[in-house]
Amino acid sequence: METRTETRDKIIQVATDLLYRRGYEALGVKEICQRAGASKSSFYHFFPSKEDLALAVIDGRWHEVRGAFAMVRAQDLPALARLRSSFAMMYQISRQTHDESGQVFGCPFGSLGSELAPFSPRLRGRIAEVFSWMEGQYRAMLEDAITKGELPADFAAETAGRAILATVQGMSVLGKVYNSPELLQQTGDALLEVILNRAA
Amino acid sequence: METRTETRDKIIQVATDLLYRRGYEALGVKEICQRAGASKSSFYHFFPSKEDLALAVIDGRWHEVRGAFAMVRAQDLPALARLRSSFAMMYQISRQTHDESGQVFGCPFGSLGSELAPFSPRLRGRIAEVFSWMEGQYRAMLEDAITKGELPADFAAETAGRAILATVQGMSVLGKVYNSPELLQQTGDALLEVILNRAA
DNA sequence: ACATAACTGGACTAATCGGTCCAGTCAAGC
DNA sequence: GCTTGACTGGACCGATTAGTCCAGTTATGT
Repeated sequence: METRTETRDKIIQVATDLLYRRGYEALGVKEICQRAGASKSSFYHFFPSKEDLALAVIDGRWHEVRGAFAMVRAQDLPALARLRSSFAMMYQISRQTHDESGQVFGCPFGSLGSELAPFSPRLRGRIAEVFSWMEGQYRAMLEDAITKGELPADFAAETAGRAILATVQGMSVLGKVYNSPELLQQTGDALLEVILNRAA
Repeated sequence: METRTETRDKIIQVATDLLYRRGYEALGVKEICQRAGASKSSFYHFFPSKEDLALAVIDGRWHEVRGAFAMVRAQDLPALARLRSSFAMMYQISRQTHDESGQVFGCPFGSLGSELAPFSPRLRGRIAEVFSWMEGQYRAMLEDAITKGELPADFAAETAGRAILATVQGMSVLGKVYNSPELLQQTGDALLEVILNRAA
């Protein structure tokens, strides 16, 4: 029943990339339209406002990330190895964007959330939902590990899940500010191992 | 020999607050001038550009933070207690801004860095310097603790110093996005204790 | 008293911002 | 064939953006 959402999809696709690289305020609707080959009327036909576009972008990213987590959790590996492989995926993305454009951009949710939290309750709220869901994903991975005996039975999976999300955000900020994928990786690995209680 | 730097100081003071609360792009030079009671000619007399003002703001913040760290490290407390008290200071600030304005704003360096890293090499570089210095501060605190026997002699202070900075940035992003000073504190404490190897 | 430099009020620019409006084109349903 | 609603090109809006310019004021050093 999907009619002509082609233009809408193209706008979201372009905006996803541009929002990641430039942030919200530094990005104009005009440029999004130009790169998407759409006119402003089309833009405002599909999205009531720039803010709503950002919301749609976040939802789209979230959908992608759901898929990525599902794939990671379906891997035939020990539970903790799956967790580490989710980190490895982030390192790879970070390295790739750095190779392509000379810059590390960190976590798209964290970057947008950090910029927009103070003045867009809607976007802040949505990103908070994503964060909450991510915590749950990490916690579930840790509980898998507990079930398989890879972690002690009294391991505090909930606290650790949140700590892992904080680690991801922290390493993203460091990677972005130092502009170093390697440092992002080192920081992430070090903290992850400490959380899993295998201090170097 | 200081002449009339009063206006300049006022601009920096106002901009420090506004940059923290609103970020870089969402903040206009006009508003800074109005709130500082200065005219645009004054602004551009003292600062070649908005970017240079941001640089001055960062330097000013850094100067303040230097003082704060010096005070913390001068406290007559066990070394690790001093480290924890530096975290407590951040919790207090986070709670205070939340009480005053209903919003957690996280770390000023991290927020600015995250927003500006992709398109202002100068600001990114300066914030990277600040980060590097902070790592050093944390490492020094940890080395104090090692010297005093509060940490084992083989404790990896350098890696842990960076991990602590990452923790600070991670908890700041979570606190900002969840808009919760309590969650910021819980996350920070949990991660700090894990790093110090007293896992809950 | 005078020169020099520091500083400022206010008008100004060119560009851009998010967003609107309308006259249309187009494809589908009847 | 006709209507309806989804969609679009392009002109347009008022507001705002960072930054400029200059004439004038104020302070400083001699």
